[in-house]
This record gives sequence, C-alpha cells and structure tokens, in this order.
Amino acid sequence: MVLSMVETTKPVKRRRPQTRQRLLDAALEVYAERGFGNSSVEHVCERAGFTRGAFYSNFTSLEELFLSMWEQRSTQMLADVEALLSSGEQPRVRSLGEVVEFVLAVVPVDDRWYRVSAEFTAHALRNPSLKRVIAGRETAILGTLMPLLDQLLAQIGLAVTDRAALGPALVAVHDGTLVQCLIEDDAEAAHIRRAELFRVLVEHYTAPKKDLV
Amino acid sequence: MVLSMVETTKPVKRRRPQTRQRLLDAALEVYAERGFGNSSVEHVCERAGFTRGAFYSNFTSLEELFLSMWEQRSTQMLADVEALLSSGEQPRVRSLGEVVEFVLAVVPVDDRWYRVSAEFTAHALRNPSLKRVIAGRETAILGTLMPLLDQLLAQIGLAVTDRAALGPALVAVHDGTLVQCLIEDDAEAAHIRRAELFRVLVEHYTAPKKDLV
DNA sequence: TGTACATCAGTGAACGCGCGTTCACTGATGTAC
DNA sequence: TGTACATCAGTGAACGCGCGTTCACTGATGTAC
Repeated sequence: MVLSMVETTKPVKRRRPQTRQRLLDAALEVYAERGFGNSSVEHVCERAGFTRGAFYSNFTSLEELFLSMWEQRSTQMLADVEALLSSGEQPRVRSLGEVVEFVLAVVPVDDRWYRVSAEFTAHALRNPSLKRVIAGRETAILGTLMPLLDQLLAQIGLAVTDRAALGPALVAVHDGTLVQCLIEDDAEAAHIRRAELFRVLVEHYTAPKKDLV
Repeated sequence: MVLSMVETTKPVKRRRPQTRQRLLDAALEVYAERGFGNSSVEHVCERAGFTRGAFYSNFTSLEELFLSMWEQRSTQMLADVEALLSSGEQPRVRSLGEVVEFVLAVVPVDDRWYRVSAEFTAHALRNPSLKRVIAGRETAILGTLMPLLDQLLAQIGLAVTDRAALGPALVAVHDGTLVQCLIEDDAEAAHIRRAELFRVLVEHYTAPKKDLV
C-alpha cells in the first residue's frame, strides 16, 4: 500500500533507473542470443532502444554491465524463492520423491539465464576475481535452499547427515544435469534422470531423525 | 619402426600439416587465455608465428578452427585412454575407493582444455548443430570409460545395475564438480568431495555380481 | 644429375567495416524565488 | 503560479583502431625430361 502510494504520487521523472534497467534487461537477451564475446555495446543499445551514448552514461564497459546484470538476476532469483517460502503456504510432502520434486520446482527455469550462466562460468575460469563471485553465489544458493530442504525432510522424519558434502554435491549435480537438460534432444528423459540423481544424493546424505539426536 | 623410417626418409617438405597443427595448438592456448569471443585471427596467428594469410589458407573461419581443434583434442584424449587400457598393464583394485581413484586418474586434467570446454558448452547451448557434437562426445566418453569401469568393478565382484542412469550421471557429476575444482580456492578439498561423489554414485548403481546373473 | 617449369604455401600490403569511445549539444526535469 | 536558471540524461556525429578478408606476389618444394 505505502509503496504503491509512493509510486503514484511520484510519477516517473528522473529516468535514469529505468534506462539502466532497460539496458540490463537488453543485456540478458543479447548475451543469451549472441554470447558475450559476440555482443557489442551497439547490440545492447539497439535492443534497449537507446543510442550508444546512453550506455556510456550508465556503465563504463560491457564487462560492468554483464556483471551488474548477473548479480541483479542472481539476487532476485533467490529473493523470489525466499518470498515464496516465508509468505506462501508451507508445502506438504510425504515421500523423498515429493521432497525432490518440490525443490526442483522451486528452482526457476529460464533458458536465457542458464545460457548466460554457462558463459559466465567459463568467463570466471579465466578471471580470478570472478571466482569469488561464483563461489559466493554457490553459498547464497545453498543458504536459501538447504533450510527448505531441512524443513521438507523433517516432515518425513529425515535429517541431513553431512551438510558439507551434500551442499556442493547438489550444486554440482544441478549444474551438470542442467546442461544435459538444455542440450539433449529428449529433455523429458533428461529431467527424469535429473530428479532421480537428486533423490539418490539426498537419500544417501540423509538419515532418520532419531539416529541423530 | 616402420613409422619412424617413413618419418626419417621423408623429411618435412610439404609444410601444410605442420602449419595446420601449429594453428590448432595456438588456438587452444589463445582460446583458453582470452576466451573465444575475445580471440581474433590475428591473435591465433601471432601465437602460432604466422601471418593472417596463412590462416585463411588453412581455415575458412575462427569457428571452423575452434571446432577442428575441439574435435581433434577430444578424439585424441579418448584414444590416449584406450591405448593406456589395451596395451598397458591391467590395474589391480581391491575396493570401490580404488576403482574410483583409478578412473579419476585416467581422466586427464588440463586447465586450458576445460576452460575451452566450458566455453564450447556455452556456445553449443546457442547452436543446435553443436548440441549433436556435445551429445556425441558424451557417448564417446562413456563408450570408453564404461568398459573400464566394468572391468574394474568385476575385480571386486560388482556389476553395474543401471547403465542408462549411471552413464549420464557420471558425466554430469564430472562436469559439475570439475568446475568446482577449477574455481574453488581449496582445490584439494574439492577433489576429495569429487571422488566421494563418484563413489556414492557408483555404489548406488552397482550390486554384487551373483544377484544379477 | 641438372635444368626448366609447375605448384604449393605462406607473406604482407591494402581496403573497409564495425564498433568502442568521446563530446558538444539539446530537450526534459527539477529548483529557487 | 509563473519565470529563470541549473542540472540531468540521453542524442548523434565524429574519430580512430583493430581486425576480417582479399590478393598479387615470392621463395620453397616437387616433377618431368
């Protein structure tokens, strides 16, 4: 309510934020379509509907735009998941299969985004300072998803036994199988294999709650 | 013997193959260092010690060079593994841990290669015809490694129960954990987690041989 | 074995384009009074 | 509420560079006789 009032009583005047956002959005599209290396300032501006000068008024380089876009999308996606968890209805699950099913459903699927992510990962492999960014993203993802997993597992009387192993394992399997899902002809089969793999892992690093406490 | 005779009685005259190879080798280095998008014909030629004309005399585009290099390295790596297996001494293993250890040791580790692979994967996500190439590589890798795995497992009285699931799972875990190994500060820990993950998978998709036959 | 000619394979100059980057300029928006 | 001025935010022309691509040329290698 308060927010919407602020929005209406303060109609768009200073356009900077909007311009920035349009450039950021255009960047995702252009990068996903052409790849980072084949994208130019011109391409992004054309897509966003600006001239090149507008770009330089908002960013210093494509590199900076790329990084900004990536960080914005990353944090936004996690924020979405957390909002879904805290405010929404708590899901009810009855089996390990349902646990995995729900977690996978929560992870958003966006071809463009994962295309860009793959490129970003490749980029980070050549850029030490970006490695930290990637590592930070992994930590953030786990920080959001592991509590959800705990909560779901608790419903069926299970608890994670080895957090330090399961976390990175899930991320690795997520990344590895995602590529397969995007590349293979039979995406359906790939998704099924993916879910099964998650199940195997969760099952292995999990035990009935009584045995722990 | 015969080969070496041929080589010595036929000293280098026609230089084309050598030139091609030097360009292919330079391509790997340049791509690994700069990324595909930031590499130019000029860069590759400079690295190889040729002028740009030499490039156009051997390839039609960077894209073609990239693909040639990738396919050459891919097939070479598998050929190396197979040579090691067929001619070399058969390894003796006594536990599942040793099986995984040996398989992982056989897979070559080359930072530059995996940097390029990550980029190639990202590239393939935008290029349908390359998806086939990636899928073919997965098949080829499994075609080489699964027999090895079978052989090693047999030594400890185990056999794979679900080939269709284990194969892609191994590839996914390989790719996913490799990125972690290359990106994380503590590569040692990442490698250990990696091996454990392989062990968990192999263990899950394996059973004592008697139960099968 | 030597000579003449043909082909191979790479050189390096030249051309032009795409695009990064800058910057004077301008219309829109905000502020002071 | 209106006017004058300041600042914001993007325009679009201009400049120059890197580099893709071509091509006439040349020295090296192979062939015929």
